[in-house]
Amino acid sequence: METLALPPQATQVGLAVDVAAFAMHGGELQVLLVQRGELPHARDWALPGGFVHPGEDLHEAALRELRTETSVTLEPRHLEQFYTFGAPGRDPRGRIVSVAHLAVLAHGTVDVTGGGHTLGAGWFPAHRPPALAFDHAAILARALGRLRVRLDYAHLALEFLPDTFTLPELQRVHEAILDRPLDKRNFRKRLLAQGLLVPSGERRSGVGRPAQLYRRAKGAKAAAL
Amino acid sequence: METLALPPQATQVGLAVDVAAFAMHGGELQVLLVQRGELPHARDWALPGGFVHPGEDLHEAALRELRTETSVTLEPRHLEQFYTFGAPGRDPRGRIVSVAHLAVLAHGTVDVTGGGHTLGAGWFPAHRPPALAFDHAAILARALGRLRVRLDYAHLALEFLPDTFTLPELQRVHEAILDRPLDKRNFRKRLLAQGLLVPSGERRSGVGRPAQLYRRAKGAKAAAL
DNA sequence: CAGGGCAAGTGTCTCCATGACACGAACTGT
DNA sequence: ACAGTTCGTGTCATGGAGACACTTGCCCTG
Repeated sequence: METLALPPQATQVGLAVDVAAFAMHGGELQVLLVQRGELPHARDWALPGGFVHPGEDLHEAALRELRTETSVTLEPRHLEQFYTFGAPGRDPRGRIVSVAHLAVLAHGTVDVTGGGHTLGAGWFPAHRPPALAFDHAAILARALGRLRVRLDYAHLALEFLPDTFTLPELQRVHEAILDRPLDKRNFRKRLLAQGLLVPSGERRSGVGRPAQLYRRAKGAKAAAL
Repeated sequence: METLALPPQATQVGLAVDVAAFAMHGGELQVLLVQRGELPHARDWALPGGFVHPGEDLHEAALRELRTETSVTLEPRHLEQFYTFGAPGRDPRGRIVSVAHLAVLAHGTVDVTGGGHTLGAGWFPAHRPPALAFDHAAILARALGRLRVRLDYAHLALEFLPDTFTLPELQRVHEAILDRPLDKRNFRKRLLAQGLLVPSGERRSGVGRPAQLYRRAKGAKAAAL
């Protein structure tokens, strides 16, 4: 291919990624936030994110920001771009366009300590977040909508759980994302009918009758939109 | 708000929009393409698009490019962003990120003559396009997928038609987008059950029995994803 | 070790949406 | 008036979704 200069009318903008990363803790859907250490919006909570490096893919950039800003070392179970926010006034530093990503972290991803330019990181209830910097409240709202759509559609709920899990646990993931209760029998019927789950051993849950453990069937992956 | 400089690590990239604009002509789904007049890819067909101006919203930029590159003066009936393409090597001129948009143009938008830096513009069968510049074949493929999803979901088919239309015409829009035939009786049943269509006068279509004309019901708009 | 507490697990019925399927009705042009 | 062409219509079978209550199995306490 030819090597050519950018034409003069090519507006140069700052290119950023922001990541709405979700996980289940304590039966609730939580979102990962960082406390900003720099202006603008210093000390405010925000979605982890930052500028894309030269030569770096958008996907890679989202992964890197997730890792460096939150000390999350695990690979996210799911990561996809879902919307690009580019309104002229959205960042006081100038024209910055942010490609927003949705991430799902496996169960057990609890310890987050912050890093990079942040003062810290933490989990917050996804449906009732604190005040957020920039337009991150709008980004989070749209991420939740996307998560809900993906639920039925791409079996995303399984990504929130460890390799082996019980049906009531899986049901709680669905309920947390949809933010409404589901009927136990109908839920089991529907999920088992899809043939994605295979039973294994058994386990006790402290109180009550022990629940059957399941594992995801081998040949089970879903298509992207 | 504060006014601050961009931090040094903020990669500057060229910000572009590309538009996959669809319309129905001759019972087929068509996509609007322009013939490039400049390097790279001079004389190749491409989706209309170009660089976002400073201070311009992404949505506005998509509208402007559609108008100036194709002499389409009509407001599109639908315009939404659907994916952002930002792989480092996608444009030989440097790092250029393109926010791809999906547009639906009303029936009757036929005369396109090109403009701006193009050699011309024209309609092409959306499911069998010619070879395209850059990664525009991938953009078009994803646009078609999105169009299919939006069909059931946001009543997008109506936007392809004039204010008043017949049910067979509407069915042809669905068939063109889904690229498969539909059963006439089931289609009518389903669409009329939604209560979005109201009948009006009648009209003859040259040959065959005249078809009932419909208009969209007043209080009918759908939500975005 | 008996009984209470607690969560897991299970089946039926109804309702609605979808898809398969064939013929008569209304108009045009020759 | 006849042929050609397109519009318009109903039934049945099937499958998925949602409402709904009781029994099972384990733990803990007395």
